Amino acid sequence: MIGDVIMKEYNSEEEFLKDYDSSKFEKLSMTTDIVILSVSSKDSSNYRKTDKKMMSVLLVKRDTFPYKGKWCLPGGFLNPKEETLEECARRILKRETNLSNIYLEQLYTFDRIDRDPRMRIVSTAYVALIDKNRLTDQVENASWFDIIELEEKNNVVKITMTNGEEIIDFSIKKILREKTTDRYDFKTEENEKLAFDHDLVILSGIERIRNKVNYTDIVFNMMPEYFTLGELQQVYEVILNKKLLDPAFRRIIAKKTVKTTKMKTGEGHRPSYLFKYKR
Amino acid sequence: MIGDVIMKEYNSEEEFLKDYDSSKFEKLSMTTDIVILSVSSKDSSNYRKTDKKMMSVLLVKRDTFPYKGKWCLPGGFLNPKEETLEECARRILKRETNLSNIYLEQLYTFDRIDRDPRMRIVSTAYVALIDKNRLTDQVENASWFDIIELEEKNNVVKITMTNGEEIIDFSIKKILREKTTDRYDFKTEENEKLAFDHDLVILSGIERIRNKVNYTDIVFNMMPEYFTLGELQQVYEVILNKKLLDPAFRRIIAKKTVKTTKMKTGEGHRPSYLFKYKR
DNA sequence: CCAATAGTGTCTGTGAGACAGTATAAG
DNA sequence: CTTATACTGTCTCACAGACACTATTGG
Repeated sequence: MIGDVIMKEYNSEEEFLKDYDSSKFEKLSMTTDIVILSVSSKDSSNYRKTDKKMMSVLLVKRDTFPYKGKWCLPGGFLNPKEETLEECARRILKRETNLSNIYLEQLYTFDRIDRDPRMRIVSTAYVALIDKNRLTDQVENASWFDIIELEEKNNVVKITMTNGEEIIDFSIKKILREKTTDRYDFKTEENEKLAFDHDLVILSGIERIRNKVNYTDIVFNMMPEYFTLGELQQVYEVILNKKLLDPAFRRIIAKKTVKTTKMKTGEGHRPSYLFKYKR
Repeated sequence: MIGDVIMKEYNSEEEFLKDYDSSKFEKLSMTTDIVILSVSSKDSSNYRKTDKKMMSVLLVKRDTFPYKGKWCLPGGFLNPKEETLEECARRILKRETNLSNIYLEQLYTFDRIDRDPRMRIVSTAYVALIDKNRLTDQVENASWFDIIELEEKNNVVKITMTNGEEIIDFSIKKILREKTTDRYDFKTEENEKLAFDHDLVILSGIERIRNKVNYTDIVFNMMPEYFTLGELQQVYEVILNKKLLDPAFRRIIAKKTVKTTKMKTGEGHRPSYLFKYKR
């Protein structure tokens, strides 16, 4: 431990701190990157069919080196004098979405030595969940990418997303960690469009949400105040990447929702009741 | 974002990197702290009774300021030029236990601004699980503390631990986070003996293991090669902090264990078969 | 024999999976 | 009437919780 090299004897903590030379320690920069997730729907051509739901991620186009022209997660440097990592993340969230009061959780600290070509930068990633309906302003350079494909085969995950103009696809190999049966190291197999290690960060974020969706109430952070159970079920299905059975879903979700008297009509089929989240 | 102040136009990434002045960014120091958990047993006075099992944490007595004389988790500064946080953690683990090949997982990044009185230090904490039987050498200044009491009442957790000579006890308040039903901020209520925010780190580590114990195989990292089902059940009980029913436990654990022909005898009661972990 | 743990049999209730069926809007 | 979704009833099976029971050792 570098701190151990200090030999001089001090009699009080104050005395020690006064004499403390913090430059003895090698320092580095930290950033936060945020996986901002939401749910979009793609209009169906058939007037009867409901819109197809997809998860979407907010990305920013880089206009400076390194990785100029590539897409990356919203993020920024930590100001060590003034803010915590979470405050830093909320500052960036505010900048990118103009919203406060957003669900935010620390995801993981990414620290591969060569993850940034400039210098050693350690990044603590966060996941944020928002309901897209709350968004008003469009931030420059930022764009929502809908995840149109997410496939896992032989421990290789392939993700394809698009903002309507551009397509980003990448694949990541999941390597089982030693001494575990359920933890994986992620390794990029293909990634042409995303800067840094943000492909790995995005996958970590999606998996975190997927793992928590069944035993927490996080989905409701992505829902508007009133929603139908069909819509809610679709969000679960998109996150879990599989179909659910209606009766089972309704049984489980009944504890977490309240039926209102409002209805959603004009959909070309039987109208449905609107529900609210019940804590 | 501090990086945005760079105005000069570059035509290639190489050119940019060459000119890049990393001192523009405010830097800070990082450390890793490791919650090394294991299971101890306290000899029973009654020859018939089995030894009582407890979780234990490895702590180090600080011999320099700050917090001179207090106990803290094994940890150390990250060398930003040469190592990742996990490599740093393994280096410290090796130093403190003289073991490699230990179960290690990233826990959380702690970054309260005033968590270290010297300067801004962000610490990424790890949890390590070991089987105490693998330990041979005794490291100076380090000591195992058995958790003799862990009680949660009205969202206040009280933990008491001892190394046989000294008693450390502290209490932490769990405050429900906004927009969640299951996530808490930890706040120290009482803590006289532990340095930094290591009381919070220890509780986070214990809760992480508790949350994972039912859907992963992590316990086996704390077990010797051969063990009885009674011993294994006690370890689960200690981690979950509650009694389990024998038949139910045996049903579930049967999938993860193999019965051997070996037996454990001389215990003052019916001998039991020894089992091994089955992946 | 006693005390303590090892280990098993079985009933019951809960709840998810599965499938079939009824209800109701727009066009 | 058709099509699509909304919503419900009910059977089955897996499995955890609970309790009672037998087995086996050292002293």
